[in-house]
Amino acid sequence: MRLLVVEDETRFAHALRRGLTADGFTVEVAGDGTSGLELARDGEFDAVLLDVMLPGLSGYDLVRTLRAEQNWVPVMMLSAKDGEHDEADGLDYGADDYLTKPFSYVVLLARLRALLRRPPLARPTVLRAGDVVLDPAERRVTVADEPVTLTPREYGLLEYLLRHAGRVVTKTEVLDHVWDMAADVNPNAVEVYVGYLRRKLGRDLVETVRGAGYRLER
Amino acid sequence: MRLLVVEDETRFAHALRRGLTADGFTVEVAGDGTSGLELARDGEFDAVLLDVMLPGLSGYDLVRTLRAEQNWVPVMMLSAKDGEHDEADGLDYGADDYLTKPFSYVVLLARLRALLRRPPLARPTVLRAGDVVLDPAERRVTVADEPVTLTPREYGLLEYLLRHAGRVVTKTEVLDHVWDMAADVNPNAVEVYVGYLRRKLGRDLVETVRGAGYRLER
DNA sequence: GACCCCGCTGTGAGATCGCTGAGAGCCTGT
DNA sequence: ACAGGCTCTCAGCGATCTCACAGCGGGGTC
Repeated sequence: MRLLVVEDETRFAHALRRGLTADGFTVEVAGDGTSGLELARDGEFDAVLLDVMLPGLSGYDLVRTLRAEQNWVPVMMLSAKDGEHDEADGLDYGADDYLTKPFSYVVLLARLRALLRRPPLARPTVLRAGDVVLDPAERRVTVADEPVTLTPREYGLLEYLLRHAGRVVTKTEVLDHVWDMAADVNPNAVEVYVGYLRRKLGRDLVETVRGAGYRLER
Repeated sequence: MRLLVVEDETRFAHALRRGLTADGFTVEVAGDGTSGLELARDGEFDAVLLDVMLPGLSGYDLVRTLRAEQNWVPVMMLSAKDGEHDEADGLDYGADDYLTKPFSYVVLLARLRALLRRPPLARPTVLRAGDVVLDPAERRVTVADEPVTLTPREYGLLEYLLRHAGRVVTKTEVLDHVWDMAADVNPNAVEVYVGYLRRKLGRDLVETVRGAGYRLER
């Protein structure tokens, strides 16, 4: 089993490596977030132990980036209890488990083995079309990895189009699902918001099918 | 089991509701096509009983719209035998069963139960003729795997021809089904649009049967 | 071969559809 | 009260689509 440890305190990192190696793991250490991300991307590890506080790229950013890239390698986050960050944050950003320093090596080992046993669970999917990525869990949208801010209506429309990517959706259908059911809204509003999305996300994200509706290519 | 009855004759609708309720179903009634569609979309029904002749939106249009939206709720169509429409039409447009008025309540109940027992089948709803493929769910047409863009009228005509592939369809028949019912259109318009289809999809897709109409080889 | 329909197609006028800028109304936070 | 953001309507325009018309050509019949 190959493990990646991303940790900048070298003493701690080496202690971890010594212990885990003795227990039969192959361990690689990265000293900062950026190199940790690169190593993790290679996909050669069965799990990643990840410190939250890191130079370069924080542990949160690292795991979020991995998940955005559809990389579901098991990640255990390690953090000092400093009140700033808490367990929920780590899990929200896509970590699988979370351990607060100080912790005993035995506990770490037990949780790690549990993590590796766990079946690769169905991940909260991100919706994607071309270089546009929408993460419903985080309500976040990026285009070519650049974050984009959308108003609630724009976001709702985009999510609906993404969830029905590949087929044509009519304007009435969109109004029924994205706008409040009872809303008495001019279908032109849909055209207007498609226009907004195109401006923010790219001219040819949404295809117009004249006389029928819109289609977002899968 | 929740049923949706879409029927504009209130006497008939209420008789149906009374009977079905007595037999243990929960019944909701919609009086026109548009509201029927909205209710059916919510996906809270186990089956839909659908009259063909409806104000607002015909039963055919309703079931076609549902299917285009990937909604596979079991649909049983009910229609008066008036010669205008026939069973094949209803089934072509995606209904699961078809009952001609007048029918006995016992028969309805038996067919309905059969419908509900039937496993929710995956629909292979692409229409095909030669190397032309039309996917109603995605509203997409390809010829030899190359996507082709069709105007609404062209698309409607092609869909109709494909759904009646193998037999000759007359121009009046096409006008009645593809053009708006009330439309007062010169039959030459059909010739014009067949011409458009031939240009876009291949010279010999549609066979002309002089004096009778057109046939699309299955 | 001559004739007559019927269907095909190029042309173009009018209708329709979708896109966009402008701005009004509303809500929220300061 | 005010500013700023969000939602949505409206009107104008440009592009596309629809369809009538008329001339042409090919098939069938005599």
